[in-house]
Amino acid sequence: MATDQTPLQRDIRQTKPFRSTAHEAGVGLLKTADVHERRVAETLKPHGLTPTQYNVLRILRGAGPDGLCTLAVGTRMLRQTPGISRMMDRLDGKNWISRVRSADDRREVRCYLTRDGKRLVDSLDPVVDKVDAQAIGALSTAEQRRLIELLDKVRAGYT
Amino acid sequence: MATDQTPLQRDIRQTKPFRSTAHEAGVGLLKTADVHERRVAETLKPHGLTPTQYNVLRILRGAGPDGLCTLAVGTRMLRQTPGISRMMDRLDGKNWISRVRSADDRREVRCYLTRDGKRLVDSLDPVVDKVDAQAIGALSTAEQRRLIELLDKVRAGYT
DNA sequence: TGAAATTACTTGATATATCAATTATTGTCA
DNA sequence: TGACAATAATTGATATATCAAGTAATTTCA
Repeated sequence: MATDQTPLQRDIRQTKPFRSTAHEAGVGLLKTADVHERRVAETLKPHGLTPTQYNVLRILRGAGPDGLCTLAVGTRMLRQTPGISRMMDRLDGKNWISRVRSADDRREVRCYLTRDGKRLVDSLDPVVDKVDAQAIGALSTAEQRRLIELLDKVRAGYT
Repeated sequence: MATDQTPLQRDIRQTKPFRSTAHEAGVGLLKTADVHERRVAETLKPHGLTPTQYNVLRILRGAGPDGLCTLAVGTRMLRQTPGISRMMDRLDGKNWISRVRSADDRREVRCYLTRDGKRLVDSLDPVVDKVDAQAIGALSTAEQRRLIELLDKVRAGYT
């Protein structure tokens, strides 16, 4: 008789045990992130933007009136996004951002959140907060802190 | 004077504090998963396959000689993959899997790992184990178990 | 039965992701 | 200086992802 499955095994319908605890943690990390990101995506969808687009707009809001140049936005993103230029084209097309070639360094293109863009992100704060609260809210604050700590440690492992 | 940044703020070059602990945990989850998946992708790349493709092959290896039908593979994947049919086309094209329309239920297409496919996944076990060991190995076994538990809890929050 | 719903895919259109190669500009330093 | 390296971004080609619609085979059940 097989021993009880772990919750993760149930979630991915895996019958065989994980090869190691480290492997189970890695798989759990990817699966959980996928579930979470999809929930965020679903929430944003009716508002016409993807999590990546939302991420760019938030970064630009944080940058304030000075804006940020294209690749600098890229380094701040939650997911590495090599197609950042074209993503900016699309956001520009929707009038959520504006861009100007920098005067000091003509290689750079500075990106700014437009008034429309700001209005949009501002309006999304509560709905996104709500997703986080529902998703991560399954954990107590102490558990949330512990999770943050463990994730920090995993990322620190890559140097 | 600003207080010290958290490790996550440094990683995404964010100057402003997170709106809530839950939000920081959500962001940390997505960022860490992205970093981890990219590391896996980088490891698999020289062998000519993506994490998603590797995931399919592993699922089919686990299924054994009975194989699995297309959408059943989909439900077991780490990332939801709506384009599973076309993904199977590509894997079939590389002769890593084979497919036959099921005799019992002619709607189903059963997928099997080929000998070539099996040889490939088998050969990748050690390299993938190594990535997990390096990445997640930054945590002690007890910490890994705790992480798994917290992630389980987050996923359970979505019902 | 047999019509309607369900299931298991498949296909087409479009968006996004990835990588390599190219352009324009600036920095380095012999 | 002036050649060469480095940086910031754009572009083209291709792979993959996403969504909506369509097809064929099975179930359901009045």
